[in-house]
Amino acid sequence: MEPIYLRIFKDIEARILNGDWRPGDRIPKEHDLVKDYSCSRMTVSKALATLVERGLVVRKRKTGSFVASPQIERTVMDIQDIGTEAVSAGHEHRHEILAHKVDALSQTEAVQLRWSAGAEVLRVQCLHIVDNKPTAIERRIIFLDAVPLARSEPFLDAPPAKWLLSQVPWSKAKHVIRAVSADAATARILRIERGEPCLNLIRQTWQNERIVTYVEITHPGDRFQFAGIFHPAEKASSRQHPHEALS
Amino acid sequence: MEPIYLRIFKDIEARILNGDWRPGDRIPKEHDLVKDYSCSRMTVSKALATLVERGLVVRKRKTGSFVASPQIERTVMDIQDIGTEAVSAGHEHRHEILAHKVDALSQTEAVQLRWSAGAEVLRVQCLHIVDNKPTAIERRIIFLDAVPLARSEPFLDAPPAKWLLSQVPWSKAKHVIRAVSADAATARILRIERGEPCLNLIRQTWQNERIVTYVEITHPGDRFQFAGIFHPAEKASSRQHPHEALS
DNA sequence: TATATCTATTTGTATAGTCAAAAGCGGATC
DNA sequence: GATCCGCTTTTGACTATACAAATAGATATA
Repeated sequence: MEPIYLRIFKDIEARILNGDWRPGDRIPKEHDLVKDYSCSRMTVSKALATLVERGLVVRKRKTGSFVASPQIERTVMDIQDIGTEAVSAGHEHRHEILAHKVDALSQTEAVQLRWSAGAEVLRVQCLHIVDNKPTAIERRIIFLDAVPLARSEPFLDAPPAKWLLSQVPWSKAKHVIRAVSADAATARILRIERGEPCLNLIRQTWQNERIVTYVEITHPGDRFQFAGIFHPAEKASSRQHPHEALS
Repeated sequence: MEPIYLRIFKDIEARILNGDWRPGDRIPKEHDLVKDYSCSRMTVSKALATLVERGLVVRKRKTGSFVASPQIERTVMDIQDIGTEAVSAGHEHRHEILAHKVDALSQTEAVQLRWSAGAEVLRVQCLHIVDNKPTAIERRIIFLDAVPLARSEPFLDAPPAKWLLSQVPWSKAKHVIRAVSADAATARILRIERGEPCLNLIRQTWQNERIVTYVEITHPGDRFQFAGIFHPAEKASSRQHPHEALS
C-alpha cells in the first residue's frame, strides 16, 4: 500500500511534468488537498514540502503554492540558455537564425534518436553572438508532433532554447559533452580555423516519454567553458555560481 | 529564532562534512536526539528526512541511521573516478604514476588557486589507460596540510582520485569543462597528434573552506565524453544513467 | 489621497501520541 | 547445526491539534 503523502506528491508531480499545471499556476491549498484526500494537514504538508525540496513548487504564506519556474535549473540543466547566462554576466548577446525548415526525420537520425523515421520535424540552425564574437552554433531538431506551435515560430525575439522552455517547461534531458575539431562549415561560421578544438554539447529532451527536441551546440574551445560549484549536500537550486563562463 | 529541526539538521550535516562522522558511521537514533534536543520525535524525524533527501544519510528500520557513502554522487560530482566508471561499463582499466614529488606551491599557482604561496603540496601525474589505450592524463596537486597521509601514499592500488575519496569523503568542488588542443607533452603521453582537440576537466576541491586538491584531467576528444540523463524532479542519487562514456 | 492598522488566510513549526512494518536476535524445536 | 517463531528495537506513516509568522486585502485614519 502506497503512503498517502507519496500519492499526493506523485499526483501533483505528474500534472506539472505533463504540462497540465504550468509554471506560475496556483496549486490547491493545503486545506483543499486535505479534503480531496481526506487525510490530515501534516500529510499534505509533507507531500508539498517534498515538491518544494525538488524545486517543482514554491510556496508563500497567505498567497498560496505555485508551480515553480524551471528557468535556471539544476546542474547540467543550466547548460540551457546561452543568452541569459551571457547577459547576466554583463555581456551583450544576440542571435541569428541561419536556417529554418520543416522536414522529415531521416532513417539515420531515426536510429540514432530511437524514434520513427519520417516524423515531421523543424530544423533550425542558430548562431549565438556574444560581444560581437560568434560564440556558439546551435543545430536543432524540434519534433512538431510534440510542439506544434514551433511550425510558425520565427525565433526572432527568443532563440530556440529559450522559446522552447516557455512551451515545454518541465522535461527529462540527456546530455553529452565532447571535444571535437571544427569541420569546414563550423569553422567558417564561427570564424575559426578548421580543426580547432570545440566544445560540443548534445542534448536530447523528452516530455512524458515523447521526444521534444535534439540539439547540438558547438562552442569554440577558446571562447567558452562550463563551470559550476557544487556543495554535495546543497539543494540544487541554491548552488553558488552556476554559469557558463566566457573564458 | 531558528527552527529546531534546522538546528538538528545543520549540526549533523556539519559533523558529516567535517569528516567528524565518516561514511558508515552510525548516527544517534531518533530517541536519543529527542532527548538531546528535548523536542518531539516528529521534529527529529523531519531533520533526518532532510538529510536523507540530500543524500547524506541512509536509514534502515531496526538497524539505525548511518552516514551515506558518497562514492557515486551527484551530477558533475560523478566526473570523479575514471577507473570505476570504465570498469562498470565493462572496460579494463589501469593507471601509471608518471611523476610524484613533494614541492612548494608557486607564486603563480597561489594566485590562481587563491591560496598562500609556499604551501607544501604533492604533485602527482597519472596516466589512465582503458582497454590498453591512454584515455586520460591527470595532473594533480594535493595539499599536504589538508591530507597529510598523502605524503607517503604511492597510489599503486587506487589512483589519486579514488584514494582521496577514501580520505576526504565529503567536500565542495568547483568544476570547469573546456575544450583545448593538445600541447606537445600531452600529445606525446596520450599518443595523439599535437593540436588535437582534448576535453579538459579542472576540479578544485575544498573541505571546510580548506583547499584539498586541484586537478586537471585531459582526455583525447575522440576517446571520451561526459554524459548523463537528468530528470528534473528526481533525487540526484536516483539518476538513470550517470556515466562517463567511452565514445 | 496616502498611510497606518486591523483582520483573515495560508503556510510554517511543533507537540504528543498511535499503529505499522522491517529486521536483528535469541530461543525452541527438529 | 539448521529452521522457524516470536520478541524487541528502530524507523515509517499518520492524526488531531496548537500556535506563530507572513502578508494580501479591507478598513479606518490623517
